Amino acid sequence: MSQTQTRMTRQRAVILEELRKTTTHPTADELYGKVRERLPRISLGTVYRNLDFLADSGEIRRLEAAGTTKRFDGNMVEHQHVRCLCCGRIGDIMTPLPTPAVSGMHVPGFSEIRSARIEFDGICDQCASARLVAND
Amino acid sequence: MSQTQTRMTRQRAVILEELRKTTTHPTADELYGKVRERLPRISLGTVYRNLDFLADSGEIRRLEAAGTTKRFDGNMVEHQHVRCLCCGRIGDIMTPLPTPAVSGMHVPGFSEIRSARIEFDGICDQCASARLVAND
DNA sequence: TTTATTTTAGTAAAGATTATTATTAGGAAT
DNA sequence: ATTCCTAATAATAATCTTTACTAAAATAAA
Repeated sequence: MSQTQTRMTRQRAVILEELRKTTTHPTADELYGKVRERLPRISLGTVYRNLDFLADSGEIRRLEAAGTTKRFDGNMVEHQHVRCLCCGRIGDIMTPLPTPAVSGMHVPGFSEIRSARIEFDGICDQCASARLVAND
Repeated sequence: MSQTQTRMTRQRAVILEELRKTTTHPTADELYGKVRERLPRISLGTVYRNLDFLADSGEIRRLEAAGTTKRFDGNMVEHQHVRCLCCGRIGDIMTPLPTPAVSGMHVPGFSEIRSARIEFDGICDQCASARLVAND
């Protein structure tokens, strides 16, 4: 009996609708502008909260890796990166998988595709052992 | 005569040294903490400016895609993304290249590799035509 | 040295996101 | 329909990250 209920509010519905209507991969603030045309009194915090909610419940996607704090790497040897899904920690993959070839690729809206890279997601040791104690 | 000279200052040298010494892919603020152990009077702005300088001159790497504003996507059909190197605009690649397999991968410091994805960099149409006029 | 110019420290400002709190409104149960 | 419980909202403040500004210091060349 103690499972929390979720409510489909007008705000949540409009946010979802407006996001599905566009292909521009908007930021929270850009979407706020769109949604406000229909719900002038909505607040930016509501947009942020619902985008998080919708992404967590699998109805929309967060663009991967975006929005995290900038990180730097002094190692110029070719390698790839894993990001911990839990804490954001970055690990190095020093034996990289082959990079996909982009020559000849054509994407609408883009005049040129320059390069491609593989990014990995995983769970780091620290977060994995923390989970043994406090499991979701 | 009008080419600007660059100076290897103590601050720049220490920032580069400390970044090369670690494999943690630090943020500007984390590196600031490290560098301050040796140069207590350095300012955070100097760290940011030199990280930008070093990345632009190819001595260090900026972690790809990190640090941009969060973006969202309402399209749950499997696809990949291109990011414009110039303006950050995102495009969709609806005929994705095959995703690399991660089963059996082992990375030191990580207990589990969950998934991999391919990300693309390119130049969008708007930026490409802007370049025709104002070329770097 | 003197000079010209880059770089720095310190601080302010801007931008993005999260937290707080009193109020509103979903929707289940009456 | 009405009542009631609690999730969700609006409004705002606070935090975190990054960039901009400026007078002073440092670097390299003349």
